Amino acid sequence: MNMHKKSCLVQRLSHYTDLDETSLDSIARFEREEKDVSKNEEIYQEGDHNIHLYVVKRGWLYSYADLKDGRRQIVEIHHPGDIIGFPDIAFTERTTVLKAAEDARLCPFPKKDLDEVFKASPQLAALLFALAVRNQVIMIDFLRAIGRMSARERIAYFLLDMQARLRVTNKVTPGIFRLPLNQTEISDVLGLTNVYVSRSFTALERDGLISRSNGTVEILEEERMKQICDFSDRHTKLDTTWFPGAYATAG
Amino acid sequence: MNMHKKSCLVQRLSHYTDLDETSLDSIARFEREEKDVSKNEEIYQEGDHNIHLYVVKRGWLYSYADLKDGRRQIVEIHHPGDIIGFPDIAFTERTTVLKAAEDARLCPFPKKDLDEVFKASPQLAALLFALAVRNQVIMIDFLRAIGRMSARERIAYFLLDMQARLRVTNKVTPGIFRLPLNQTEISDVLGLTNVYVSRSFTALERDGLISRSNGTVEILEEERMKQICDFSDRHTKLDTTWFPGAYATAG
DNA sequence: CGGGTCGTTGACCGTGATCAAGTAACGTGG
DNA sequence: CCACGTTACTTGATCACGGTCAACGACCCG
Repeated sequence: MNMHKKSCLVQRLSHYTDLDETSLDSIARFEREEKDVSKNEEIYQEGDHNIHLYVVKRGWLYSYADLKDGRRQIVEIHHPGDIIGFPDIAFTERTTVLKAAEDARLCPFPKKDLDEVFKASPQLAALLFALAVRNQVIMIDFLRAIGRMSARERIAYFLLDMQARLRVTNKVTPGIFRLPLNQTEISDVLGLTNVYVSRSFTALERDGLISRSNGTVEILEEERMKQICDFSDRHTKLDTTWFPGAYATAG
Repeated sequence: MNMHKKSCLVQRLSHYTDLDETSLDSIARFEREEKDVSKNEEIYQEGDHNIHLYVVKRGWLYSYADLKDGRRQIVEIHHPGDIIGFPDIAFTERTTVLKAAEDARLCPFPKKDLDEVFKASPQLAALLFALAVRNQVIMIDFLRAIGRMSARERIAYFLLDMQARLRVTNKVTPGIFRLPLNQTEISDVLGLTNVYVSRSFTALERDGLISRSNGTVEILEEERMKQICDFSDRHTKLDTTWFPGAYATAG
């Protein structure tokens, strides 16, 4: 009852720059419609015609890519406040499958709405651009993890990354967070198997770096964890000095 | 003597949409300055202050990320016509190292130039945005390869990807191209070792899928290669129908 | 109580890493 | 012109990380 005066998208975007009126109007348009999806539902498939983007209001979702023989790779995890679908706007068809990791609520909006943003709201355009390219850096980090880290290091990396993401919107209890993904899903994120995810989790727990209970994880030794996987947080800071208009925090 | 009436950046960007005058002016500003770099030179380091982007005029380069213990992951390979540095514009510091794989020529331009683009040239802004998010899809494919493919499949994927990239600008002899990277570098792209890259290359050659001589590779059996790694080309087509203005090829 | 999902643990195996030696191509200086 | 160093690629032997297969227990829900 007390929330919703500020949507989580506005909240997220305001974190990076002061939004002008035009920007706020555009964002409001993004969130006109709402759609509930239930756990394990697949919202779209690879190859589907691609006309909408989605704002996540509630729940975790993820995007994955399949190989023919059943192997799959989860390539992005979507949290409340995320916009889903940017990677695909350059194409007419979906390149991944979007699946709900738990019950969730989405706001679909047509990608054609973006042309208005580019014409009328350079500030928001620049911000979305910045977020899109920031995502690329996040994927670069991720690639480094998958390509060059051991199983143990990957798990550490994964947990720290989830934590850093969640910290942007929720200022909840530090170090502890809900993880609504099963180990098979985590293995598909990290390029491992569910069995080895289990073993690595157990090992990290045995060494006192983390602890688990139910669907939540607590990071006990953040510094040691960061050392393990050479982690750097890409989520909290954003350089907005090059943004057009008077809204840049040019300091 | 005969080229340079159209820069390779204009050539590349024109491939996707008809550029208006404002866009062409902006692009011209990107290419005012030139700088030659020699093989193995590192143009910037991780952590360097980050004020420029670069247009590649000539030669191959790559961006890599290090782990403390010397392991490294090459995260992007840059060809003539590419713009280098978009991922970093959301940050004040470099997140990767840029290194020249061979002698090359770059056009540095300040990222502050982008604000003009967002204010005055919505078309170019949209195109750059589209290319940035397209890059994300390319990285998703890549992630799938690193995370879930065998060494043999990864090599196949890598060669097809290089070929698809080069085809956008150069319409040269199909199936054959120069590959100015050594096997250690390729191993750092694919998350393997130089030894196993050598073995996999030899195996592909033995099976008649490719052939090599000097620094060039020929893809003999493109279809079988594509099957091996479930390849799809992300480089030739781009959806521009949502672009602002009358320039969209809305067909 | 019975079926389903999920995590854990054990035994075994294979892909690809590691270590090391050898070869070929190339440029340099004697 | 040949000795020499360097770099790149290849090939062999061995090893280990993580995959595979399978069984089992915990929990949940009908």
